[in-house]
Amino acid sequence: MDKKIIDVARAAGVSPATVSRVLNNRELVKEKTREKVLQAIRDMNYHPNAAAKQLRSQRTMTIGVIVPDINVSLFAEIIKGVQNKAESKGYHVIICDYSGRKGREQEYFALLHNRTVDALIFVSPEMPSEVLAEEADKGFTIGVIGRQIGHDSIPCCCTDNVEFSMEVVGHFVRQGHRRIAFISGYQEATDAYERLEGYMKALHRHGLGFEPELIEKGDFSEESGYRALLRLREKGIPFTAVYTANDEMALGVYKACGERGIHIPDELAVFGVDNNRISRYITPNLSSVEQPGYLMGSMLAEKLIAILGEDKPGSGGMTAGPIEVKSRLIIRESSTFVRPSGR
Amino acid sequence: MDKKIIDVARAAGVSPATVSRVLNNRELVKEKTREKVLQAIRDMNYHPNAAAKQLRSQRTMTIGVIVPDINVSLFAEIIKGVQNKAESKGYHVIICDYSGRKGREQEYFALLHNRTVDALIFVSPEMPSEVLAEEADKGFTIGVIGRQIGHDSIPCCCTDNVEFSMEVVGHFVRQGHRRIAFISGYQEATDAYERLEGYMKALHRHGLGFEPELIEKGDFSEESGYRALLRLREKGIPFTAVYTANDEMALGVYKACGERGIHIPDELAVFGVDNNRISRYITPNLSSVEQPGYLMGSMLAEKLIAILGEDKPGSGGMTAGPIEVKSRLIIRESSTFVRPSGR
DNA sequence: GTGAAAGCGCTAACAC
DNA sequence: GTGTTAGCGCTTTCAC
Repeated sequence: MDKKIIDVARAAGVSPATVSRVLNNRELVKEKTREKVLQAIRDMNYHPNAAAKQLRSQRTMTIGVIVPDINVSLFAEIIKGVQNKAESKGYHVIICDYSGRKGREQEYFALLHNRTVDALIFVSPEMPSEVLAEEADKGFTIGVIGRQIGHDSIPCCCTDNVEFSMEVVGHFVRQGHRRIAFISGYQEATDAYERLEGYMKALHRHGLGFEPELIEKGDFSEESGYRALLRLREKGIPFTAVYTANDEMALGVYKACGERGIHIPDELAVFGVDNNRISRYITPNLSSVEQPGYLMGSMLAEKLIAILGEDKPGSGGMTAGPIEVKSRLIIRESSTFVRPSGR
Repeated sequence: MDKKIIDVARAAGVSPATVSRVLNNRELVKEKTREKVLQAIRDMNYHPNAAAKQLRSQRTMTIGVIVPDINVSLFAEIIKGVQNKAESKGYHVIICDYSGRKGREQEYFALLHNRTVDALIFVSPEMPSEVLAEEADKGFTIGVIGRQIGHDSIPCCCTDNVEFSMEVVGHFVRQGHRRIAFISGYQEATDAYERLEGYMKALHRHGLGFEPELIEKGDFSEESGYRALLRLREKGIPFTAVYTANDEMALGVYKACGERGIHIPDELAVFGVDNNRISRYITPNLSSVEQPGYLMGSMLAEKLIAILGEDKPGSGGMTAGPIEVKSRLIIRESSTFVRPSGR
């Protein structure tokens, strides 16, 4: 079978303990000894057995990330951020995609209970906050992206949903819009809620009355955006701009407008969120809010790794204030009037 | 600390060995005993320690997947396919994205040597075949997606690149095209090579002469497609259709055509590969070849798990013939003439 | 059908 | 600075 630490020890003429010390750059080992050991390791192409190491040290040096769908750009970026930071600190990353399988996310807690991972990052809006809090109380290290959990030992990383939503509405207002519709995401998602909040706050700030008829519920899917826009139109009330809680729903709006012959942005201005890559290629280009996924992943991973590095992980130590990252509006054709000159 | 198997054993009034047998549905355990044990497990919310299990059983029940970029739809789909199959067989999946870091993929072999994974799937075109073969010879279980390695114990899963490329050219010919250009991917990728091969074979079959001037090299990036099209134009030779080895490069072609005022598909027909989601949204819609990523991931994972299940993994047992999956042409606007009626 | 006991390969006290 | 040794929690012969 494979070489073990004792083999290296014998080859280098030292004890296994010394080899272990060299492997983990522990304490002081005489330079000469260290080199002998390193040479032996190289000579026999030795690789320490991860399972044994984990069993003994009670740490897996692995972080799990639970996402709804890795084939969604924002989630992929978050994962990359986590992965990059984790790797730089000597951690591995296990990704769990629970696509479609309702309730399935919770099964992934098993990873934590099995001690397969040292920490778990949830990017899943569906996971109930109480369940997360409960697990954190048991002493497990958990982090969340995309919403805030009111719990001391659960670090969260979110974007400034309220902020940028207000900016989107402000942008519309500057373009001369007064009647601005909103298509929301599903209720459970804090993101969706906060974007609605920003929308309403902005209306107030700009002295525009809030009209419930201008708000329609969606569920972040293209299809739901399509249907929401049709419902808005059926009401017969006027509106010249629509803010959708994500780009997918904006694509649905495009589809509806295409079918109904509504011209974007002249007849209807559109603004989405996520800066999906499609935004740049669709005609007219879709204005959107860029979400710093990579940054969020990276920052949260850093925070979690810091927590894991504490003496008493979970109890005491640093508290986990929410990390809020700034988003950026990307203004494209869909939200700017393009009146042909000479009209 | 956590509960251990001995705690469950005591609670159920049996030995740890029996608990272990129940946990792994081994041999016959008396129904009554089994239930007592299961009850105890539930009562104390016991979760077996993965590291201990791995150390003892010498298996991690984990498969690694190495991809260039999880934020590319095709790779994400492959991963999902692997993950789904793996999970159904009780395996975990570790994903490694080596984006941008040249040569970095090789470091991931450490996972294999550390016994962190039982098998490793390479979706990385850059990884040299010889290195893969070498590792396989050492007895490691390896699989490859997207190209074939001439090695008995390395299962490969590829699409029918030559086939579908011929179909694309055939489609162009049926549309009346005689001068069809080709923009290839980078040389190292077998995919790119085979697509070129299919293109040439089809030209031959349709009695069209092969003209080297109609072929330009790209590297699968949008930018390279853009430049390749401009180079083709600069030559001053006529062509009415272009087949790009992937959709990204087709997007570059769109950009170049936009700038030069070349109308798609009337003046130039375009066909890509991958069926990137953008294809459906860009104007005009891009014709493309759908690659069954999910299926490839799933099939290869199944094969590898079967190999791992053999008595003597690596030596003897089933041989690893290449698995070829069928792709499907999705014909959209970019490759169909749309002559306004009455012209 | 079930139990006792010997490790899997490593790390971390504790000696020296 | 380095060696000795006792486990980490589980599975797996081998008895019974």
